[in-house]
Amino acid sequence: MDGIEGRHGYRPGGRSRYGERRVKMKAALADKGDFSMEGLCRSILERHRDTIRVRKPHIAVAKLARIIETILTLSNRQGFHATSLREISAASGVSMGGLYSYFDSKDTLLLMILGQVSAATTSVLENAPEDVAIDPVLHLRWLIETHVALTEAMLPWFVFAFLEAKSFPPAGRRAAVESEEATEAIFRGAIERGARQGCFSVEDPAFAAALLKPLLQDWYVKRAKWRRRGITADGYATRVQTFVEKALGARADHSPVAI
Amino acid sequence: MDGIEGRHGYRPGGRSRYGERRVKMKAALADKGDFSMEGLCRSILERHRDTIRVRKPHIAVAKLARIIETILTLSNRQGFHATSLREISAASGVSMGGLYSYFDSKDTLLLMILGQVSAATTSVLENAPEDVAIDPVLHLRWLIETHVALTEAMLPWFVFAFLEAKSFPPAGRRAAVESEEATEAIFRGAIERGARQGCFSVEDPAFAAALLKPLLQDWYVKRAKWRRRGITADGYATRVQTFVEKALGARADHSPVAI
DNA sequence: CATAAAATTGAGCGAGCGCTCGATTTTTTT
DNA sequence: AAAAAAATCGAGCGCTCGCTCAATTTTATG
Repeated sequence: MDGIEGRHGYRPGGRSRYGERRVKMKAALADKGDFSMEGLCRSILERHRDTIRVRKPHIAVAKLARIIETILTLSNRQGFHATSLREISAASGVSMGGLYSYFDSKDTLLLMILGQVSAATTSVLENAPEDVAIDPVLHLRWLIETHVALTEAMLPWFVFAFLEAKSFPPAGRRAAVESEEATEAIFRGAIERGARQGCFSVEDPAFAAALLKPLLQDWYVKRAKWRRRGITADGYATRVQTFVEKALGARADHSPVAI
Repeated sequence: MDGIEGRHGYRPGGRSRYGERRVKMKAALADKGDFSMEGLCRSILERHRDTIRVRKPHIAVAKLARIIETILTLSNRQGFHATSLREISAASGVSMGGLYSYFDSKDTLLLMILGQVSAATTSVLENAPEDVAIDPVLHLRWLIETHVALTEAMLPWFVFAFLEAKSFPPAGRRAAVESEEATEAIFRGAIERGARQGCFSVEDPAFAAALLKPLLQDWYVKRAKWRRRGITADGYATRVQTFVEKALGARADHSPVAI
C-alpha cells in the first residue's frame, strides 16, 4: 500500500511535491475501504441488521443511502433536532412508515451515523503502513495527512458528528468521547515514541496529542473559512504538520517540505 | 492595571510562579468588568431595554439572572432546542407569561446570550495593558492567559455559545462568525507584529492565528477531560503558551517559565 | 400467472411545543 | 387607605412533532 510515491512526504531536498502529495492522500485511503455513500451505508447495514427490517441488501443499501444523504444535508444546514422526519421523508422520497423500516427511533438514526464515523476513523488511523509506522516523525506526519484526507472524504459525516454528538442521548455522548480518546491515543503513541527516540523534544506528549485533535477538527468544522482563504486539504495538512513539528521540536533533518 | 505583579509571566530565572500567575489571571479580568451573573445580566438589560418589558432595573436584573442561570444549566446538559420554556419556567420559578416579559421569542433569548458572550470577549481582549501590548511576545502570552481566564469566569456562557451558535437563526450564525473573526484578528495582530519585529519566525502568521482559537476553545469545550487529567486553568494557559511560542519560533530569551 | 412474501404507504394518534392574554397580585403614588 | 401602575400568573390555542399500523403495491417463487 502507498506504493509508488514512496517515502510519505519525506524527501531530502525536495520542493513543491503538491501533485504527489495529493495522489498520496487519496492513496492513503484507497486501500482502507470504500468511503462512498453506498459503501458507508453497506457498513451501517451490517452493524444494524437486527434493527433494519428490509431483508434484501441491495434494496436496503440503496434506500439507506438516500435517507442518510438527505439527513446529512438537512441536519448540517439546520441541525438534527430541528429536522423533522416529515422533512426527511419529503426530501428523500421515502414515506414516513418507510423510514421506520430502517430505524426504530430518531435517536437510533443518530447513533447509526455517529457509529459509522467513529468506526471509519479508528479503522483507518490504526492501520498505518509498516514502513511509515517505524519512524515516529513520518508516522505523525502520516496521521495528520490521513486524518485530513479522511475528513475530506467523509466531510458531511464528520460535520454532522461534530455538530450533533454533544446534545444527544447518553449512549451517543459516551461513544463520541471514547472515539475521540481512541484517536488521541494513536497520536499520543506516535509522539511518545518520538520523544523516547529523541526525534521530538517535548515536555508533555500527552498534552500535545490532546491539542492535535482540535487542530485537525478545525479543517472540517470551519470549512467555509478555509475555502474563503484558498487553503486546500493538502495545504492545510502541510501547514499543520509544519506547525506541530516545530512545536514538538522535531529534528531539522526531518522537517517537511516548505509550502 | 495589572500593577503589582509586574511583567506578565516573564521573569528571567523564575521558577514556580503559580501563585502569582493565578492572582494575575484574576487581576487581568478585574478591571475589565463584572463577570458575575448579575453583572452580565445588567449588561444584557442595557442592550435589550426595548424588548424587556419590566421597567425597574433591580427587579429585571435579578429575574433575568435567575432565568439565564436556569437556561445555561439546562441547555448545557440537554441542548437549547431540547429545553422547553415550560421546563425553564418550572426550574426558575418564573411563570410562562413572566418569561415573555423578558424576551419576545425563544430565538431572541438565544441571541441575548450569544450577544453577551461576544461583547465580553472583544471588550476584554481588545484592551491589553499598554506595557504588555508593546512587546508582541508578552502580548500574545497575555492574550492566551486572558482568554483562558475569561472563559473560566464565564464558563457556562462559552459552553452554551459553542454548543448552540451553529444550529440556529441566521442572525446568530453571522454574529458568531464575526465574533470569532474579531478574536482571530486580535491574535493575528500580535503575531504579525512579532514576525515583523523578529520576535517570531513564522511563515504564515494568519494561519497560526487561526489555529490558536481552536486550541483555546478546547479548554472550555472539553472541560471534563482536562479536569480528569488534573490540569488547571493556569496549567492549561502555560502549556498553550509554551506550545504556541515554540511553534512560532519565539526567541529563547522570552520563553515562559517551565511548568 | 397465481400466490406468498416483502416492501411501502400516509392518515391519524397522543403528546408536547412556543406563545398569548385576561385575570390577579404586588408595588408605588397620592 | 384608596387608586393607579407595574409585575406576575397559568390555562388554553393552534400547531407540529415522533411514531404506528391497516391497507396497498411491488417483487419473488413454484
